[in-house]
Amino acid sequence: MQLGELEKQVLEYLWKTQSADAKEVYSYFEKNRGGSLNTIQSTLERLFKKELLGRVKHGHAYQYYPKVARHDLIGQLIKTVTHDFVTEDENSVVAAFSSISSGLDEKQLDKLEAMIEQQRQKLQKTIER
Amino acid sequence: MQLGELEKQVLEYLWKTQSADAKEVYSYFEKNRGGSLNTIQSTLERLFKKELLGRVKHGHAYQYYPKVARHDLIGQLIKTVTHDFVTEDENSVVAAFSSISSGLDEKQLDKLEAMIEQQRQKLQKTIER
DNA sequence: GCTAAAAACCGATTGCATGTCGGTTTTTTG
DNA sequence: CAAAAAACCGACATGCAATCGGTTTTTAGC
Repeated sequence: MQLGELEKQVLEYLWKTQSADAKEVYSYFEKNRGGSLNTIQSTLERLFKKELLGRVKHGHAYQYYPKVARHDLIGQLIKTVTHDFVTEDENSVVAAFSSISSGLDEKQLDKLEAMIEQQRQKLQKTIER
Repeated sequence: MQLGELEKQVLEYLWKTQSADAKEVYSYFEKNRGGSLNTIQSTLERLFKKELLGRVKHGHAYQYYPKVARHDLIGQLIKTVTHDFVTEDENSVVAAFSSISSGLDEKQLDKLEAMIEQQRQKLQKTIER
């Protein structure tokens, strides 16, 4: 998976607004960065083809909406970027975490720990079955 | 930072062997994937320009060696890919962790927890000063 | 030192993905 | 059904990795 700058920004926008048609997206980006409506439309289409956005005709125009959660996509991107390296040894992912975690504060560490706890529970249930 | 497939494989190789010259790298990749010595040289040079590899003349040829640790580079790539999104809110990184952690087993969770503990200690010391 | 071989370097080409739009086709709506 | 809106198609620009031929520079042996 490979995402360009505009694609990321459009995704960001749609995560925020839930859904929008090309015109709405355009009017948001128009002021800050220029570009044409067509550019936005192409970008939406490309994201649609990549299955990162869904769309439904709503009245006259397609309403686009995110098909993946923000954290899932970020997770996916991370997996992609790490998997190219890792092949087998998933420990490098853990090692990479440690490299990132340097910037985290207490609250974030709390969250991480909670998340680990959750994951442990999931593992436990898998064993029970 | 943007890395191609061959670049990643070459890095992988150098992390394993510590250091090597173009010929050595070439002879390793030659059998499995073909390509010419020049291609390998170009790749090494590109990685050198990106400061991911260092090099010293050793006898006749440059010996290339990794200038970044594996986990640091992976961390850096992750940061890159997430930062494009995140701008401010570092919580998305945490959220992304949770998405990745789905694949982790107990041992890895243990390691993660240890890493979190370490990070907490670091924070504590920062406060004490 | 000088020359032949090895290595490094330069530059061109290809392939792929994003960004960018103009222009055409299709759809919608009054 | 015609005008307007939206969707779609295709072309071009750009950027980066992969690839390699060919030239320059460096090294080593005589």
